[in-house]
Amino acid sequence: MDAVLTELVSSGKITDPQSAKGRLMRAAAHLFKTKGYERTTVRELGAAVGIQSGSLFHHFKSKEAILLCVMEETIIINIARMHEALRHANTAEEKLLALITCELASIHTDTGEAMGVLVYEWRSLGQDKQKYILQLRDEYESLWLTTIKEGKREGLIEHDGFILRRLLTGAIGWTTTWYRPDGDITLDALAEQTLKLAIK
Amino acid sequence: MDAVLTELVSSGKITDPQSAKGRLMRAAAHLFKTKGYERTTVRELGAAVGIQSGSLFHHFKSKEAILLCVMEETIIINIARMHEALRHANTAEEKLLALITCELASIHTDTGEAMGVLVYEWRSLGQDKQKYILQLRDEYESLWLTTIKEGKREGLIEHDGFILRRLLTGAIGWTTTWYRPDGDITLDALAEQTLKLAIK
DNA sequence: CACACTACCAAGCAAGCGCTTGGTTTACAA
DNA sequence: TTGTAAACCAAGCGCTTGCTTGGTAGTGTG
Repeated sequence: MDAVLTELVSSGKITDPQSAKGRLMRAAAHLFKTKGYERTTVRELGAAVGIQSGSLFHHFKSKEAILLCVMEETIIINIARMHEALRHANTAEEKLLALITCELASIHTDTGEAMGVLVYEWRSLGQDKQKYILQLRDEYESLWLTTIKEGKREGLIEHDGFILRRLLTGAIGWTTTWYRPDGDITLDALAEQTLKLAIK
Repeated sequence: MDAVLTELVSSGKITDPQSAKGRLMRAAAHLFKTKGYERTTVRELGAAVGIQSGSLFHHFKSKEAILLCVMEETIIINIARMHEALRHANTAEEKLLALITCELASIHTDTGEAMGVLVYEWRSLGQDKQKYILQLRDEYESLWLTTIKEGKREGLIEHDGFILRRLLTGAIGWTTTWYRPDGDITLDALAEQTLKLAIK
């Protein structure tokens, strides 16, 4: 467990992955990612952690609350990790590479399945919950946009900032469907290739 | 209705959009896109075209068959349109722009909602049906890969072909979430911006 | 020891689901 | 005019769903 994660757990901002609730959330992320939220039943969810379906509702007040919690904590973790990565980068190019690497890592390491859920299952949330998640996402996005603006000032980037970010979001997010960390290209190499899309 | 579509309809390869079945499929694409396949009920589907839920099963043998049909015909239409667009392009750069424009159009014009369904709802198909759709997709993808290969021969492209295509797939596909044709950037301008990702 | 609290189980309810059935209406050809 | 097939309706069956309920074992605290 990295330092960022430990800090978030001990400050109570996210659930301890070791706890019963944490294990349930990981199982939920796995099922929601592989089967989809709607096709996952509370009975499967219970079986995945070895309890009865009804017992889930001791930890969460509804199935939707599990989904929301998975999404919420995942964004929180990755915002924190991006802040940390930006601290170690100096030039705009370094920062941009750091963000790309971070986002790729969020998809392909521990929070990977939860990130997939975040992207593909947001429609299963009620409208007010969608708004809340969108709000967290805005915080995340502002980190990107300020870095891209910096890159434009340095002449590193020619594209319109908003459009570039959105194209990159798609390019990076889609890797979830094809990239395998145990294949013959490393995450860092993929990050380099992705950076090459953005800069001249 | 464009020439490509007319030809496909009259040769019996796709359903006439004017027919009862065609209207049902368009309504299904709309509902599947906006609500998701699983959250769309056969009762809603029936109501959308003004018939009882049970009457749907006169046209399709199951709800899944509707989904499959929407996906299948959408790919067929867009493969045909890409072939047509490539006929009018000469250089590799022109061809690449043609493909990008075509794919953007497929997402943001008449087949847009069905394309969204194709990307987001494939997990709702049974395994054998998934394989069939994947097979059609391979045909579509080979058009891209040969064009990119041509671009590399001409020194237009530096990226690895497979990786570039996948990054572009994501970048283009993601536009479904943010691009609005009635906004302040045209589809052609967006295509140009996207092309600029790929070439130096 | 009594009490409270957490974590769970076994059973099942109400609602909604995809789909089936038997029968009716409409269109058109013989 | 009659026969046939397509298009549809009204009703509801059988099943699964998310969730509730009433109760119990285990654990820590005064």
